[in-house]
Amino acid sequence: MELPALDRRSVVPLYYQIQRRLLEQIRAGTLKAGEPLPSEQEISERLGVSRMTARQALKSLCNLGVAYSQRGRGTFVSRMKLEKNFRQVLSFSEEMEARRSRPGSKVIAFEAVSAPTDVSAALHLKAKEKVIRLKRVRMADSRPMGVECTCLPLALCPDLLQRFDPQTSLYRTLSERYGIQIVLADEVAEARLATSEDARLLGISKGSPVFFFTRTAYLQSGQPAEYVKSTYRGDRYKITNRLTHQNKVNSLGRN
Amino acid sequence: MELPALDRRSVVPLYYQIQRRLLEQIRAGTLKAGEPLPSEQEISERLGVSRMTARQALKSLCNLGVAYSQRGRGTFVSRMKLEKNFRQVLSFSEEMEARRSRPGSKVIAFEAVSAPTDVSAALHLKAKEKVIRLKRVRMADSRPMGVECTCLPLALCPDLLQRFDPQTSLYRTLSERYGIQIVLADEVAEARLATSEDARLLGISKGSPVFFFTRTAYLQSGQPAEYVKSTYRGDRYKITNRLTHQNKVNSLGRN
DNA sequence: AAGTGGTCTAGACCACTCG
DNA sequence: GAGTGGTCTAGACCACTTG
Repeated sequence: MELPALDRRSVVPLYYQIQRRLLEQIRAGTLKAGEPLPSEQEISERLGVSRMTARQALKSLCNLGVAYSQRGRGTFVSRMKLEKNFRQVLSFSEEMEARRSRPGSKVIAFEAVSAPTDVSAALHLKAKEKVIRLKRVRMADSRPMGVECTCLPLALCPDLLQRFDPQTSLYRTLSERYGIQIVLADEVAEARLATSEDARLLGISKGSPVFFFTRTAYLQSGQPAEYVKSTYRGDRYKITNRLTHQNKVNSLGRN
Repeated sequence: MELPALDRRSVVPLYYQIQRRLLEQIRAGTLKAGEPLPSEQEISERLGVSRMTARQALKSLCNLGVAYSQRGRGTFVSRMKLEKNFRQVLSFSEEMEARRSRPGSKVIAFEAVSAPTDVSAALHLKAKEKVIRLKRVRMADSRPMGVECTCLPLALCPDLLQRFDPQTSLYRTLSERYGIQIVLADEVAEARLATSEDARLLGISKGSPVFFFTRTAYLQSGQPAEYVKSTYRGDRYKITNRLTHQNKVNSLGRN
């Protein structure tokens, strides 16, 4: 296993260069599922880096879920498939892109309103503070997928009503024009039957199964930035999740 | 802010002792949401540890989602609520316990069978390899919540049929008797209408909204250990998720 | 006994943010 | 310019697993 030397003049950190190489070898099949990765010691000697740096590279692979470590034994390639497409904080546009579908929207409402109590509670706003409300039917390849009603604090993006074209990606506009990065969202999903309004907007029968989502999205600081209620067609939508057994904050929680 | 000295003779790692202290202060409100945590430098000097150890403590808080770091600025307490109860890999028993409900089961089937194709595909088994099949109605406080059908490779727990009391927790038995630890699961959820069999077992009307889950659970090595199909009542069950914006393995993925 | 990962030290240089 | 987190080094001791 001959490896080219690391680029020490690069701005790319050494541990990251090492991570990418190992990832390549895993993908190429040189390192197979269940097999041990080179040990910290070995990486350290072969590539001429300190053991801490080698360790950081291996740890980053563990964080990606690509490998796992066992004390006293070694670090091994996970048998898990990589390609799986999990649920992330994605805009509808990004999600459709990932599915290789063409995203679209039909705008039903786009306005500034006083926040109802559930919205102001979720967004930590003062009573009757203004929010921007955007209600859209979301389409994939021109077929209706769901109805989405988004509320954003007006204070966060004061001139959004003027500057945003509601046919385009909201998240992209928030990021490019306001530097707003949503990194995390809490979501509650329920199984329900379509109401007559849902049915009309989505082109399904009343009483069809639907997902009902209530989602609050947060900035890195933990400040809530978006509150969304949406209804998605049960026949065209599935939720895919990867559940982990993270140690709870209450009990353990070591690294 | 007076802190007692660290216990250097303890088996508990220093970084972990520091993490717990900071966590206590966050919980107690001494450190408030949005405020900076002590810097790596400061922790290092005040507690007499190296900067790397201080850093590890802060990083572990970031991994828990309790704090976040900004280069050049500092590490801050997240504004996110801690108490939220997210979806993890939990057995039904653990999940009900977390909800303060009493778990129960009505066993419908408990047997060894040849794996159907979907099961053998999910569990990476050879064609017609044997699995243990356990079908139960799951109850919370004696009320039916869902129907669950679990398949486990027989090779993984050869005498489970004799040793397991299907009224008790399967995960607890797997852990205690076989050392099998499930650390991760991939799950697909669909919104559907109850079939007549679902309706009969769950005490609801045919055509009521239900969640339909297909779940594959994995050991740390990535080896699949369990395949479950289940149907849960839409009126008594919600899915709560925290979605993150993890960098993908394909593109970036730095720490 | 040899090899592994887990923790820890005492330094160092850098890029970044802020006043 | 002072302070911050991000990366990196060259050592060290430990607990654990395996032959």
